[in-house]
Amino acid sequence: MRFHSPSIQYFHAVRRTGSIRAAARLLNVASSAVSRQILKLEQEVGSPLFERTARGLTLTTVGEMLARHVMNVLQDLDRFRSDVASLSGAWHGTISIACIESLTESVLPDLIASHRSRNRRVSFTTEVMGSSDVLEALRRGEADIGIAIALIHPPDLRQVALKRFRLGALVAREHPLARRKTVTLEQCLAFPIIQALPELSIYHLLQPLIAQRSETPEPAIQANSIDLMRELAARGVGVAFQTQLGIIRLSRDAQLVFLPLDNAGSPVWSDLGIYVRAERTLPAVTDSFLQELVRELGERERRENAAYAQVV
Amino acid sequence: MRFHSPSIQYFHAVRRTGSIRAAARLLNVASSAVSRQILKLEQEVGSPLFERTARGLTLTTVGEMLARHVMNVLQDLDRFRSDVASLSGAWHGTISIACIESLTESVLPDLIASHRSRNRRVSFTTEVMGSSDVLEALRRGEADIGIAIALIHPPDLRQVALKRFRLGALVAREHPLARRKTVTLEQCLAFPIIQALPELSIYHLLQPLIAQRSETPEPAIQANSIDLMRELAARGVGVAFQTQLGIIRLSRDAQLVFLPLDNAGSPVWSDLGIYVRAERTLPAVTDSFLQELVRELGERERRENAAYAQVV
DNA sequence: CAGGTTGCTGCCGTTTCGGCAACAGCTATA
DNA sequence: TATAGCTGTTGCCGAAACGGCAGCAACCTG
Repeated sequence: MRFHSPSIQYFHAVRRTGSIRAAARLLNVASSAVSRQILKLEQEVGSPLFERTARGLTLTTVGEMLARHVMNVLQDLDRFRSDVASLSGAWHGTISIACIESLTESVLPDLIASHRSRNRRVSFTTEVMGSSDVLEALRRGEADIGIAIALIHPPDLRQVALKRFRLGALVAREHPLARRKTVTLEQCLAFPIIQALPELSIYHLLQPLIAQRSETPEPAIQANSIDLMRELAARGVGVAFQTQLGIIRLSRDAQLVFLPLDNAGSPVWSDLGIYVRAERTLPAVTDSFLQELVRELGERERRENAAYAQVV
Repeated sequence: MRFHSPSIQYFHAVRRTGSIRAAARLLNVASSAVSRQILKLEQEVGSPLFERTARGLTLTTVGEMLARHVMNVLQDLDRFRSDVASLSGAWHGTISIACIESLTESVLPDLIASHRSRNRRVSFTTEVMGSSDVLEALRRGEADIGIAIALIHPPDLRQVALKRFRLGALVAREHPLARRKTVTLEQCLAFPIIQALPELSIYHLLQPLIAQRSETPEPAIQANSIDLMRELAARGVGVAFQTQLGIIRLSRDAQLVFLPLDNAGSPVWSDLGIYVRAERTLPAVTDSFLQELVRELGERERRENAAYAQVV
């Protein structure tokens, strides 16, 4: 099922690899063939699509426009293929998800396992990365569904849903703060803290609050792994900060205690956005999984916020 | 700039014409070439795309899926072309509008004239039709922007905006009702009425109200032209019913009087929806005109409803 | 300067595409 | 019922497009 011009696919490969010869290797054709297709394309568009450097090729403005079109075409072709296949029953395909680390502990494995138990034909590709990388992966067409901290609203992506979870401190059971119901940032800063590096979204959520204070605390540890921060907190090294979402099971094990954070009397929220490329229609199977994801996150948002409403 | 497989374009032509030979004539190629491309396409998809009858070809289910994909591809190609051309400055293109008759009296000519005075390069194609035909024209890709009475919300179209205007009675200046500020349906039915045929959306707005009454009135005249109904009302033949939107200038000429309709004490609304094909990104130029249209209609909605709020 | 990379271009065999003419199947009309 | 006109399909063949090979100049790297 390859009824689109080779030039389309060649252009796409060249754009991704940034090199004609690399694209040729990827496509298992001669580099001359790729080169000619690109030249023909540029002639038809009437404008150069790449800037040639000694190192390879870079997109021009027109090239980026064409890249957008080509991505729309190829993604919609994917959707068509998937929908046709699911019509004939013998479906097999892949749902590709890019998300931040908070989801890996419970939300995503639960959902995928549940979906797989109902439909073995659908396979999944999940990649964990930072929030801005999630959005970039969607733009590049490397992921179908993206879950990231919602800081700014990107215009080329569609925000399918926005769920807010409380940000809180994570301490070991023996920690002096562990008996409290909620904590303030000031109370936490009296102890060694495990700070997130700027590549984690938590950094950008907490930094404005910390910057308001006159004295900036010296962090005991800086890390870029949610999991590592969690394990460090469990060993009593210090106070970690996390979204409430990622630590459900751990707090059930009572190794760790999650303390919702209060700032000037009001909760600190972490907004989780679910994103999809705007100029795109998802395959029916992917869309139904997306609906499940939104529903599940909505359910957890409701449940967890209700639980802490009781506490407060 | 034709970098898509001929099979794509051939399929599109065959779908539109419903015949291979007609498509061949349209494309200026031999019918055998078209036939072969369709056969090749069916082989690649692995399923027949058309049902062959002696009269021509009809889409199968898979064929309709491919038609959707092909339309997405071609419309997005259009957008790409338009955006590239507008980048280089020398732009010329067409904005295609399908709308109901109510718009032709003032809204659309004003907007198009205003837009043309600012940008001569953009040309327009406007086609007047019934509400359901407007939606169908969008689905078939024959129009970029559609304006229709919003009765049901079609899932494959995106409702860009929804504006509500008052439905009212239209009578000559000498008509006994002409001195009233508002009228009820009962008051109108005491006189000969000019009734819309089912192909006009007004019929579907008024029919439920009329059906509630025990005695169904005998209409003096039935018509399917907004303009004709307006002229008849001006000649004192009877009471016509129209959306307030279409008759601004006429009521200024004081040939006709527009009387907002009240039903059981509350106004009768006519919802005007602006539609675009959902699986599509509009060219920048088309999109900017769409924004103007939405703003203009919003302005009229605000102004007219405010005017009649004073009256009531 | 040498060895690697890059994109580009004749040359040539293979594949694909399109046009012509003929075929079978169907419908409408006389 | 026969005929004329329409439909899509299929050999045949020339033309165009495509892809592979080898060699070119230009550039970066060590």
